[in-house]
Amino acid sequence: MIINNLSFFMNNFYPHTTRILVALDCIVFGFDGEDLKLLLIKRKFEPESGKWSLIGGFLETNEDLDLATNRILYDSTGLKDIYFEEIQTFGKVNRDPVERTLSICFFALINIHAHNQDLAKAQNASWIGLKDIPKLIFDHNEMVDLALERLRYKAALHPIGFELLPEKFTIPQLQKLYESIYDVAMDRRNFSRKILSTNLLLDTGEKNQNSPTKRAILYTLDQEKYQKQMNAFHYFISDSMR
Amino acid sequence: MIINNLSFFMNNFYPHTTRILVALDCIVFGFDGEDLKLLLIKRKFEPESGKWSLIGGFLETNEDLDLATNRILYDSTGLKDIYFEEIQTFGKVNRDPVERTLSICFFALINIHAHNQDLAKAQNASWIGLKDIPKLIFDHNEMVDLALERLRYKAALHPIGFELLPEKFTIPQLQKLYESIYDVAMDRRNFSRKILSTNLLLDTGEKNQNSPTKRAILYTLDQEKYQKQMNAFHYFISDSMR
DNA sequence: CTTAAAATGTGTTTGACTAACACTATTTAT
DNA sequence: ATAAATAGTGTTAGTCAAACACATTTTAAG
Repeated sequence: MIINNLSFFMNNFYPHTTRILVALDCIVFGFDGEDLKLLLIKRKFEPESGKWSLIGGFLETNEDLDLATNRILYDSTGLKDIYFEEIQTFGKVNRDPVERTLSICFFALINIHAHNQDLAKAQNASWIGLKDIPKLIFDHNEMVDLALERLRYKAALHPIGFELLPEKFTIPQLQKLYESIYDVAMDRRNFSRKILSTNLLLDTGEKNQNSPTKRAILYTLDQEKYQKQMNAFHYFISDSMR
Repeated sequence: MIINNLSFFMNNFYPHTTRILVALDCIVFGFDGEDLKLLLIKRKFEPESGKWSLIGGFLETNEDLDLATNRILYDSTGLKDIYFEEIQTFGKVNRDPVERTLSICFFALINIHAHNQDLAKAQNASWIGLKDIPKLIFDHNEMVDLALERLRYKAALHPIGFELLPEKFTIPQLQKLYESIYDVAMDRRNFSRKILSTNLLLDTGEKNQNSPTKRAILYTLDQEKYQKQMNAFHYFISDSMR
């Protein structure tokens, strides 16, 4: 049926000449227990070879968009099933001086310790703290700013912060994460209550043996509730803190 | 300096063969005082000529992305400075059966009465209520679903609803708008207080002479505060209503 | 001309939640 | 043995939202 309707176009193209190179650039956020960091690479090809850049790649002819994103994330972190979100497509005519290139821009969240460090070396990649972000190529700094804004927005309302933590984590660890995302100090007692009231945490019965007093309870995420409540509002961070 | 660095690439291209046609598709939401509607067109070219479709066009070689969006919106509504937001880029390989086409998808908000109706006729365009949306070409229904979700999300937290109303409007009109966006009934008295507490409205001193009792106060938006508070949270709609 | 109905603005009360701060218990280090 | 650090639980006052009552103005019906 569809094929029949399209007989005129079979093996044909739109009478339109503008076809454009499409890149994907990804802001990979990671948390190491202390600071929120970004995975950046020293670019290995011209132009701007040797300069700092986001992780990225080109969209291939026969590759779905989400497949390309997963490929780029896998190649740079060695991880599959990474949480990511599209941010915006950057499309200024001269954003890439070589030729016009659209960039579809994403951010991703991973637990730094789960990431393959050998791969980082091979790829010339480093984890850089938010306060030490260097000058990046093209409009990549603008992308980072937007990604951080989007992460702060989203994490204030939805429980995506968990994506940055190991499978088992304590509430104080989660608080440290939130404090580093927003660069604020939060009340330990109120934070704990707010998190527990979401009912998203499952007590593992274990305590964190690495912490100084070994008192903190290790929780895991209730994956089922988490998936269901991805779009529910939670207000982890008050407006004034953002 | 930049030119010097790039001497190798001057008048050159990336050694990469995949260049892709890029479309822009826009979900134009409008409000006529009663219902939330969508501006849809009967497509005039193959494939799928005569079928219902979103408003859209192709990105041109020397056209910034936001310029292209403004062009498409102007051509289909006759309005400039329309509020719009990027939603997502749709990139399945076979989403367009003619040739691979990325679609950068936006939603826009306009006041139906300000829109040029002659243009709508010329473009084969119609305003269609949310409950009467027909089968659209390609993945356009999916885009509409996503746009509505995004509008509902955004309008629950931020004062973008005003973009759909005329310059002077009453609080009951605003309530009708919110009720049609979320398809719920809301308490008139609590809604009024919530809106007034934002301090975004300016009393014009006039009353709506078209309403049955001529009692409703006409307000305008405090543009300065509105621009400043675009990112502040307001909670116009409770979680359970979304 | 009177009265009812609809529209719209203002007021009140109750319960839930948030921010701020106190207290308690456990482990390590001195 | 005692202090310091960590982390869990408790309390209280203030704010805000949901539910509902009441008052005012205009039009419509009789």
